[in-house]
Amino acid sequence: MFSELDPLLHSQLRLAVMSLLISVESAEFTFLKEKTNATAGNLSVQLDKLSSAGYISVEKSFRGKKPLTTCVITKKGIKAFEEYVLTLQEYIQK
Amino acid sequence: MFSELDPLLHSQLRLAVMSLLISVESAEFTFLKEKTNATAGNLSVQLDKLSSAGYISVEKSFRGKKPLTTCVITKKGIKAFEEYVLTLQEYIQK
DNA sequence: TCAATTTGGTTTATATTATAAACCAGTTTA
DNA sequence: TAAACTGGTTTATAATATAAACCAAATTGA
Repeated sequence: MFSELDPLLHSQLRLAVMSLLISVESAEFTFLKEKTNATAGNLSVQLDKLSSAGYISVEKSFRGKKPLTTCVITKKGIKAFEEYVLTLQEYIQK
Repeated sequence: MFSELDPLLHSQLRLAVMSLLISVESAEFTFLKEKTNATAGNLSVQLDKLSSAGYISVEKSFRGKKPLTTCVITKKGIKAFEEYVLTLQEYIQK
């Protein structure tokens, strides 16, 4: 009846991040922070989790002299997101 | 951009319970337990939370000699569920 | 008949998760 | 050259979910 909702995605901030990443080619830490209204610390932790799961890839470089963190959703991440959405239908459609 | 997802509903078990309750007149504890595959303890706790929030009403009686817990979704609960679903759209629609 | 099991739960302890606060290195600005 | 800002990370704490332990009453079965 009710399938498991991927706990990695069933989190407001991580879901918002994935939602953003799925519609762009890549996104910077500061962009994600602004769009989600998350604190930097929280965002940092959640990006790590998504990254560890293989749902996103995170690249650290520099823009000029400042650190730059860039995130990209992976194929696995896209698939997980799509499955999450499907599963959710079991719960929310009347 | 991303509105807050009602934390009371953004929980797999509570959401499943609400999903069940929204389509029936009332439901017994054992019915909810079976449909959600939850443990009795977990279900008991989550029903308390939904009840404290005013999202459901819980009535305890007896059927014959056995305790009987019956749950009904409230107007407030229906509204909250509907709002939750709407908010979710912000996150999951591409 | 009385011990074991089942029913229908609740309470409580623990593991997991989310979040904010504190921190850090480097940079810019006054 | 000290203060404040940028772009983060680490860590401590609060909140949450969950399972395990428990309970009272009823039923079953030897």
